[in-house]
Amino acid sequence: MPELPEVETIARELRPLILGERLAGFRTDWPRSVRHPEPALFSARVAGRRVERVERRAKWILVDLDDGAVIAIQVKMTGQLFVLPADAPADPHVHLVFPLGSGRELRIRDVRKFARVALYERQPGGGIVGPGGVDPLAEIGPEPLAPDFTVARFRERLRGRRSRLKPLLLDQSFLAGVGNIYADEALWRARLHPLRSAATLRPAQERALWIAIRSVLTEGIERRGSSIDDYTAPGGDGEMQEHLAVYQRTGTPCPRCGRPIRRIVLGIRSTHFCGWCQRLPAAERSAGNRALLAAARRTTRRGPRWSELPTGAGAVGARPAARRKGKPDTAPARAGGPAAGGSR
DNA sequence: CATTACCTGCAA
DNA sequence: TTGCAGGTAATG
Repeated sequence: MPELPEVETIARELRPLILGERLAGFRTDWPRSVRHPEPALFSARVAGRRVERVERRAKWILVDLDDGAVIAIQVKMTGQLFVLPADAPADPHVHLVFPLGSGRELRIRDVRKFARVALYERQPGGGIVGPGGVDPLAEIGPEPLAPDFTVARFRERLRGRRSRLKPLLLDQSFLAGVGNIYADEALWRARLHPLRSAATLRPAQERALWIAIRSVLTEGIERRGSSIDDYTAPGGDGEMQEHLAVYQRTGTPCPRCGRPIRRIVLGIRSTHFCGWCQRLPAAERSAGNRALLAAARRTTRRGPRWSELPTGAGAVGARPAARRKGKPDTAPARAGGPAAGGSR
C-alpha cells in the first residue's frame, strides 16, 4: 500500500537510476493507465528528453524533463517501478514502459492496473499544470514533513473540522500522503481513538497527533516503507512492516499494554487500534460508534499478511518469501541478502 | 457528502 | 465461488 514513506522511497531510489538519462519514448499495453495525453503523443513528447529531476509530492512521483515537461506517476495500490536492462525477461504485469537511452527501461509493473501516468508542464512558479491550465495537485493538502508544517499550522487545519480522525487523516486535501497504514499507526502513537471527533481534541492531543504523524512517517522512510502485499521499491523491499504496532495485527498484543489489537471497518477501510490505549470518550459513544465497535468484538482474528511464521518453538529465521505476492522474478536482488529475523 | 467503479490475486 | 484488499476518480 504505497503511502508517503513508500512513494518517497521509490522516488529516492529511482533518482540515481534515471537522473541524466535520456528517454527514448514510452509505450503501454493498457491505455487507460495513461491520463494525458494519448499514448502516441505521450511517447513523442518525451522521446529525446533528458531527466532533470525526480521528486515526490503527496503520493505522486514527479519526473522533470529538460524541456519543462513533467511525468507524473501514481502507483496507487499495486504499482511497482523497476529500472532493468531492456532485454530483461518480459513480465505480463508490466503495462507501462519508458525505454532509456542507456539500453535500460523504466518499467511500471501493476497487477491491478490502478496506476496512472500523466504528462504535465512545469510552471515558472514551480507548480505543474495539465490541460486547461489545471493544476492536478491543487486540491492536495500540505506535506506533513515539510519544515513549515508546524504544530500551529496543523491546529489551523484542524479548526472547524468535526469528522472522525481516521477518515480525516486519509483525506488527501487535509494532509498529503497519509494512507491506511500510517493513519492507524499515528493514532495509536498519539493514543487517540480512530472514531474520535477532530472537534473535541484538547491542545495536548492535537500536538500529540502532530508529533505522531511526523514521527511515524519519518520512521517509515528510514525503514524504506512497509512491504505488504505488492509494495516494493526499485532497491527491494522495505522493513517498516516489521515495526508496525497495529496495522493488520488484529488479535496480537498491543506493544504498549498487551491487550489484543482490534479491527473495525470504517467506510470500506480496515481500521486497527488498541481499545485500551485509545479510548473513546463517553460523550462520543454514539449509537453509530457503538455499533461499529460491537462488530469489532465479533471480528475473527487476522494475522499480518506479510509474514506467516509457523507456530511453536524454533520459529525463527528468514520469513518465507512465498507468503508475499507481487515480487517479479526480474526484481533486483535485495542488497545484503535475505532479511534475517522476519517477525516480531 | 457518501457510495460506486476501477482491477486482479488470493484466502476462505 | 465469493469476498476482500484500498487509493482515488467518478457518480449519485
